[in-house]
Amino acid sequence: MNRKATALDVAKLAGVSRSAVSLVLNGRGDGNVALESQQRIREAAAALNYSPNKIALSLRNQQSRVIGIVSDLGVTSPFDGNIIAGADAVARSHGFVTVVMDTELDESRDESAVETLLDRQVDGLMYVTVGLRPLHVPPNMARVPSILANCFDDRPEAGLPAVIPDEVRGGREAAEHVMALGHRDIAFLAGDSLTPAAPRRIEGYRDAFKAAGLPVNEDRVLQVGWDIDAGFHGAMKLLDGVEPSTRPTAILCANDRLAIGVVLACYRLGLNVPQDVSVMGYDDEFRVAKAMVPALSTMALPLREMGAAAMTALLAEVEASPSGKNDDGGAGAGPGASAEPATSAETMVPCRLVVRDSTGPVPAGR
Amino acid sequence: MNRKATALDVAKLAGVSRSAVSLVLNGRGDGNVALESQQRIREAAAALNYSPNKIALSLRNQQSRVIGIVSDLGVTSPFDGNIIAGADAVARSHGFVTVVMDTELDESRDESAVETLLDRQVDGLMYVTVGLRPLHVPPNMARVPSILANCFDDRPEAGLPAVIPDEVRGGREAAEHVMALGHRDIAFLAGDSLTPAAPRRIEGYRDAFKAAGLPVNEDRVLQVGWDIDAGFHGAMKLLDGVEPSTRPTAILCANDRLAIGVVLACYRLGLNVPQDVSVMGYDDEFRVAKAMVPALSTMALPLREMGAAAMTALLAEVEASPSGKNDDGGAGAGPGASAEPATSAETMVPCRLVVRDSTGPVPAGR
DNA sequence: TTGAAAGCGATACCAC
DNA sequence: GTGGTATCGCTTTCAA
Repeated sequence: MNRKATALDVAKLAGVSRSAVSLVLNGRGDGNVALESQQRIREAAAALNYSPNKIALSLRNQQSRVIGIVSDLGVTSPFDGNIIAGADAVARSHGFVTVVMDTELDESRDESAVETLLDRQVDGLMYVTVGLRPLHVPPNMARVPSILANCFDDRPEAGLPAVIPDEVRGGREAAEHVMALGHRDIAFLAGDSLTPAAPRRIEGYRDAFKAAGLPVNEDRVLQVGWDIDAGFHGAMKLLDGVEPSTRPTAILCANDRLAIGVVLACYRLGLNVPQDVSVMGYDDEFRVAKAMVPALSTMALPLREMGAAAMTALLAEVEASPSGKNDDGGAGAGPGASAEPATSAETMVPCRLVVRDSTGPVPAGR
Repeated sequence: MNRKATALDVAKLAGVSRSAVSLVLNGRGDGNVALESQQRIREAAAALNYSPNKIALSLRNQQSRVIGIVSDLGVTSPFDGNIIAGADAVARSHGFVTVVMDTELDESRDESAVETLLDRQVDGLMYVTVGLRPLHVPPNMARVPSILANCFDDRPEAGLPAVIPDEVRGGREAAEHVMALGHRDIAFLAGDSLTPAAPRRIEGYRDAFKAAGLPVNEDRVLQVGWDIDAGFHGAMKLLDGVEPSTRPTAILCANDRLAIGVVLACYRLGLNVPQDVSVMGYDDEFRVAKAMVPALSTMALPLREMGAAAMTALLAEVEASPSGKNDDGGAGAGPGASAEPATSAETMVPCRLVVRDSTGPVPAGR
């Protein structure tokens, strides 16, 4: 029905050669092509609704303007999802397109995902994970400019650049927030230590106590899991059947779902939030934290910003990369020419405290 | 550092011509190439870690083996996300790759998303939406085989094929589930009517009453919104301060988040779920429904299946499409050759009842 | 059985 | 100022 117009069609219609079309449409027309021809070419292109075939362009230019993203649980989780959205927006604004391969948490698919992407000649690669975690980077990622988002290379050095949230600081600032409200008996409900996010947030929590000159009561730190039910049962352990005078006045949760469980438990026990106990989440999950009753105070994970930052850094490297221009010099790869700066930096991006209605002043007498 | 090996490199190493390499590696070697050469070629390919350049292949074969997905809120929501995941799995198993462009609910980006994808020479297009809704299909989608997932063409006929959930039946079966438990006074908490999902589910709810020969009490149907707080306030309206004997014994929610709000409200009022009131969700949202306390009975939206079904149908059309083989016959497009069957069918896929702990027998005396 | 050559669509160099 | 032509990597036909 509609074979797309090619540069040749445009040339024919305008009565010029393909080269002229190419020149004009790429802005290199002035001084090379007669103005009258330029006009005709532009009209022809418009008439034919011409746009260059990106595949041919990719082959010719030896760059696809595609960034491959491998994510461990991307499309189905709002976490990875937001990182990817942030990354994609930046990519798009640079005329790149992203293609994401989801491994659905199956590490054995890492290599083949990267391989598939590489086969498609992606110009760069990003690895993004749902939760912060060390990553055994698929070795073939090194073949193009690459970056890690929300994860970091598990080898000691020589790692890929990584963009990760400052979890320690996030944990500390969460604790400081409730401390500022007068709380002293503060519990911390974390997920398992499969991800370093939990220990790091706990570390921040400890830091806050240390900075305040207060001791940490180890009984107050519970690693329970990441879901609503874990929060519920954790809170029950902390609150059910214990004297009002000896129960924690604030409960910090390592994510918003845990916080839902905690609030559920409080209500079940006839306790009000935040009057009887303050509850804090983490993540500022979309449509959750803000919509809770009461709306959750939380530590927002800067997911989009992380994605954007990672993509910005990656694109900078891609665009500086040698394959941008055609490299003459035969096949032999001289190790002399250094193009990529040895950036093995970890970029920390801060979390953002969001105060809503689930945290309040410490109850009188505590 | 490492220019990828090309077929020519393999040919050189094996001491044969490019053509031979191509033949052998595509399984057309037997009967064309000496067995000994075949052996050498395979070894050379392995040694060089050769894999064909997909870009060149795309150009040559006039098909990219890329399916473009435009989603209205894809990567950040678990809803679209699961549809996409299901679709992607099928695509991958056919040697296709998907690239998704997210419009983030900005309809004005539809056209340009499709345009971008088309420029990249995608072989097919899928449009997926977070919630069921009529869609003003971007006209240029018609240029390649296309399909709709979770949405449908808003023009009367001649529409694209669509795969949508059977919401009416879902609503009906949800109601039937609690009716089977003895409930008669059943409320329905729905979101707004911006999506036809709400009215359709309500329609199913009415159908169930009609089938049971029971009247629908219109006061029991509340359109409140889609979030936790909406569920909370809706439930409060239904339950707070009303006689135990006149309050609904079951509350059906149009999604799981609403159900969270309802349970929160119940607990707040000292009511138990499901002993005092049964609560049902919809969607079976991952890490939510199952992890709630109590675990939510819900109507699972078959997101992955929808994505898979849509992609399967799409791929069938793509692979039957003329561009699969190179069409000789010059440039003129004869309108005679019909390839695509006039499928403007809407495929309905059923939802799945998941019974957990939030629904139970009607309280004694009701 | 093998190799040479023609495209796929676009760009850029280089003679005219 | 212009148009021919090599090239990117691959497949496929045709001739030797």
